[in-house]
Amino acid sequence: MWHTGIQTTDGIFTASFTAKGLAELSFPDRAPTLDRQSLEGRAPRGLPWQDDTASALYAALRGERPKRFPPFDLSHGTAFQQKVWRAMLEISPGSTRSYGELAMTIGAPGASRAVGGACGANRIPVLIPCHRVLAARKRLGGFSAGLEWKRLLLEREQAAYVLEGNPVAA
DNA sequence: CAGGATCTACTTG
DNA sequence: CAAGTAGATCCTG
Repeated sequence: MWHTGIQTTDGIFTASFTAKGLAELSFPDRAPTLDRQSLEGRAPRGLPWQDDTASALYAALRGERPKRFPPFDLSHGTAFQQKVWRAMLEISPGSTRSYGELAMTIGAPGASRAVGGACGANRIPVLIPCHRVLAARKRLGGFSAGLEWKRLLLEREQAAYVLEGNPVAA
């Protein structure tokens, strides 16, 4: 694993790469969690991936769709989790799905709760937009890094959601 | 086998 | 309508 800091207006994120690509993106003031031997790899040729990661992050934090992503290393996830993560990449900025809807999308109706688990296991937040997955009736649901971040990201891209029973007009 | 970033139906006031 | 509960579900470690 190879780590590098990315300075943004929201603080310093940490990107963690393996030889296959970006494996983890950590919010400011949060330490990377993936230090598994299974992910140890040779030093990747960092610069292009680092630049792609940084500019994708900048765009995403402004609520825009990144033009270009670095390759992702999702090998730490189960097959089910990877399915969920890939499905999340299809959700456009500003729009949202519910855990239940996402379960439908990946052909596992009824697995809404398991989808929630997969969201929590997402190591590349912001770029893999787990914040666009809400509970039923557009309620906010949860977020591992703290609901403040989920709200901030949703507002940056002007997505509608419901907070404590009140619709939030973005 | 217990426990989640869920969901729906149902019950009460 | 609001609030609370009981089950149903299904992936994970």
